[in-house]
Order: sequence, then C-alpha cells, then structure tokens
Amino acid sequence: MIDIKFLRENPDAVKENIKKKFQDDKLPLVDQVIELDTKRRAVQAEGDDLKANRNKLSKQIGALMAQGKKEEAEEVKAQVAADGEKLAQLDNEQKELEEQILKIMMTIPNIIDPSVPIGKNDTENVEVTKYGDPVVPDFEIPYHTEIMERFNGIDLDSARKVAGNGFYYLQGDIARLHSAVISYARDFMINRGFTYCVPPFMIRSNVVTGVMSFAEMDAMMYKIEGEDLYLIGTSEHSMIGKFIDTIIPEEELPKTLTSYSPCFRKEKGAHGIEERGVYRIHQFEKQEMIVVCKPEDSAMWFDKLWQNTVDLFRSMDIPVRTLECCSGDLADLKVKSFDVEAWSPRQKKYFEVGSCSNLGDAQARRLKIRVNGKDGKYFAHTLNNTVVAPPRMLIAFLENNLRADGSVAIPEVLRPYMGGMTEIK
RNA sequence: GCAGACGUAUCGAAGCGGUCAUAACGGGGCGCACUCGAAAUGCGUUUGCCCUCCGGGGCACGAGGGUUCGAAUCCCUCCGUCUGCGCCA
Repeated sequence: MIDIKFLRENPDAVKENIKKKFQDDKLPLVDQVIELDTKRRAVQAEGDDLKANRNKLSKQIGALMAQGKKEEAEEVKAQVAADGEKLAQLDNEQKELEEQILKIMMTIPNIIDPSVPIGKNDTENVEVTKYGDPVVPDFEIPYHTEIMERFNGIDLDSARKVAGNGFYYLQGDIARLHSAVISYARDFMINRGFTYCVPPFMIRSNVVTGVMSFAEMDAMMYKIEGEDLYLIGTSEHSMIGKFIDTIIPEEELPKTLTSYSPCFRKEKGAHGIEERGVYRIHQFEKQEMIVVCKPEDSAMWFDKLWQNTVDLFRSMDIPVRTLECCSGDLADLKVKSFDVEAWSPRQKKYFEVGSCSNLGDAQARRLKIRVNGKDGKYFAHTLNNTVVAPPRMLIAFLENNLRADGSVAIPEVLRPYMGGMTEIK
C-alpha cells in the first residue's frame, strides 16, 4: 500500500506506475481516491469543529452543575443535543469515506523500482545470471516421482485417499533427505548471521490482510472454520506479522530472521494442482528468510537475500539462474522481485524454486511497523526470500544428482544430515 | 474448557461519570547543574495518529459497539494477561 499523501502529491507518477504494470483499468481509481480524500478531509474538518464546540459546552455543563445552576445547565444541554444528529451523520460519513479510500488504496500497486523491466506477464521476465553448467546427461532422467518410487520414497495413492490430490507421503531415505535439506538450509542461514525462528502456523485475518493482497488471499489461504484463523501460506506471513503495531528502535535494525514452517496453499487459479508429483501441492515445508530494515538498506538486502539462495543451491552443485520479474508479473505489494530457478536436466529448462521480494514500506504501512529514528519515526522496509522449499528442491536435487546406475549422489554438505550416507540406492 | 481478577506513557501504578491525560506518585532513560571524575542531590525532559486558513482543532486509557450533554470510569461483545480447577503432548 502506498502513502495517500504521496498519491495526492504525485498522481501522475502513480498513474505512470499503473500503466507500467499494464493495469490500465485501475487508472480511474487515482482521481477517484483523490476526490474521496478531499471530501474526507472536509468532512473531518466540519466534524472536528462540532466536536470542539461540544467539548467546550460539555465543560460548561460540568461547571454549571457544580455550582448547582440546574436550569442553565439544561439550556446548554439542549444546545449540544441540537448538533448531535449532524455530528453522528458526519462521523458516519467520514468512516464510510475512510473505508472506501482504504479499499481503493489496497488495490493501487506499490511503486516499482526503476530497475524493473517492463513486461506484460511471466513470459517477459528477464534472466539475470546463470550459475553452474546446466548439464544434460546422456542417460534419460525419469519424472521425479518415478525416481522417488524406485526408492519407495513417495506414496501419492494413500495421500489422495487420506487428504486428496495435492498431498503426499514421503518415506524412507527420501523423507530423510527432505528433512536433511531443511536442517542444512537452517544451519546455512544461521551461519550467515540470521536468527532461527519457529513461528505460529496459523494467523489472524488482520495479519493476513496486512501481508498480502486480496487476490492472493483468496487464491492461497485456508481458513479455519469457526475461528478467526488462517493456515499460513508461508512463514513470511507470521514472521512479518511478528512486528505488527510495533515501533522498533533504529539501532535494532536490521532484523534478519530465518524461519521454518509447513506452508498451506489452496493453489486456486491459473495452474491449479493438476501437475503430477510434488511440484505444486497444498502442503509443503519451507525454510524462509525475512529482513526488516531501514529504507536506504533494502536494495542492498535484496541482493544479499537472493544471493543466499543461489549459494545454497550451488553448495549442493545444482545449477541455478536468477530471473527478474517484469512489471506486469510483479505482485501489487512488491517493489522488485527475483525468482531463483533450478536446472531441470529432464525438462532441459529452469524452474522456480524460490522467490525473493522487496516490499518497500507497503507491508510496514499496512501492519504499522515503524522505526524510531533520530529524525522521527518512519515505516520500515520488509523483504522475504525462500531459502529452500524441499519438495520442489527435491525435484531439482534428484534430477541433478541421479547417476546412470540409478543411484542418487548425496553431496558432501548434506551427508552429516543423512547419517553419513554418500548415496541413495 | 470453567471460574475469578486484571489490561492506563519506557516500566510499576493512581484515577472508578465533568475540575484526570503531553496522564498524580514512584522507577528507568536522556539533558543540565554541582564534582577533578563518579555516586548522591537538585532542576528540566521523556506517547502516537489525523486535519489545519499554521492561530489552532480533533482522536486514542487492550479493540469494537452502546448508554450519556459529557465515558479511563457504567453496560455489551471480542482479544490478551494472571490465578485456581479441569483437560492434554
């Protein structure tokens, strides 16, 4: 969410930004919200005057009552009552206007970074850098579930019976590998100075609306029946929510946290969960990183964050590349975003395994996350990035470490987490 | 889950229908004075948001409603904390 003051003073910049995101249908909203805002301020001014008057008269009544001048007090009471209806009406009007303004402001996209490439949708995302050689071996790489099944590592049939499509049982060495990756990723981030955190896996609706847009909420979040609780779609939600309504002393920044959680997603819309296997599912586990920092530091942190994911994958010898989200593919709350993609020797292309985002002050404004600085208070900047989401990373892992004889090599760094195993066979 | 108590600034806490909200009183922090320096002492300072014709004005006592001319104070709902009982990994 952008600052309405900024919108008021720079309507053209906001419109230009909307155009860059190819959301021209939202253009009229800018003038609309300015008009509503002007009205709101007028209504507030009028209401405030009436309240000032009421406060003054109420004080007089108090004084008169104290002196025992009952009749005079009654007279003044009548005066206050006269404005009562008008005041109630103005209050209502103001509230209504504020709601309308907020609703629109929530849909106006955040101002994107000047470096973001302009493009309509994900087909126009831009490759930034490749890391490692995308090797295609001379033997055939089977579909990832097939590799898993060879080791009796997955049971999708039972999962479908128990929970439906989009769930899985991981078993044996594959399940162990899954946990090993999470543990390794956790320690990897701890070694880079991040603080490990296990957050709540459910959050209240006010946190949900603070961290994501309505569209995302509808497509992603599972609601707990009869409670004001949602299952988190990523630990980013509870980790950013941790700072709701706080004023952080400037010297405590940056907050650099790495969190573990299961993630629950409806995956409603575009691709659904038709895809076979564990690529797109309703439940997965993820190691995440988030940063809360000063505005001037967020660009620097953005680069550090995606670099962490690249380094993690490279330490397991998986080729990756970074892909920059173009303007049209960028979620409304985001200033800039990179996907980290891993190489799939089977598909002979890269596929998404992580997403790194700089939200600027958009989440902070919604959640009231402020910093107490030398020159006053300001909204913090927030960022988040996937360290690793194992089901998806297992695909990359198995495909890239599969040998011609059907065994899977365990890279050096993971062995301590696998009880010393050097391969799965 | 049941019952009771509670939620006021940075912390403890007073106020329980108007004279109490930049909030009493106390602690802490910061600044100044005294001092060679420190301690002690003294003085000062220490919430956020909205509007503004920059004179001011409004809002906020966990959150949201209600009663009232007027609510921190009375009533209702919700959230949270504590204590006891119950239940549970």
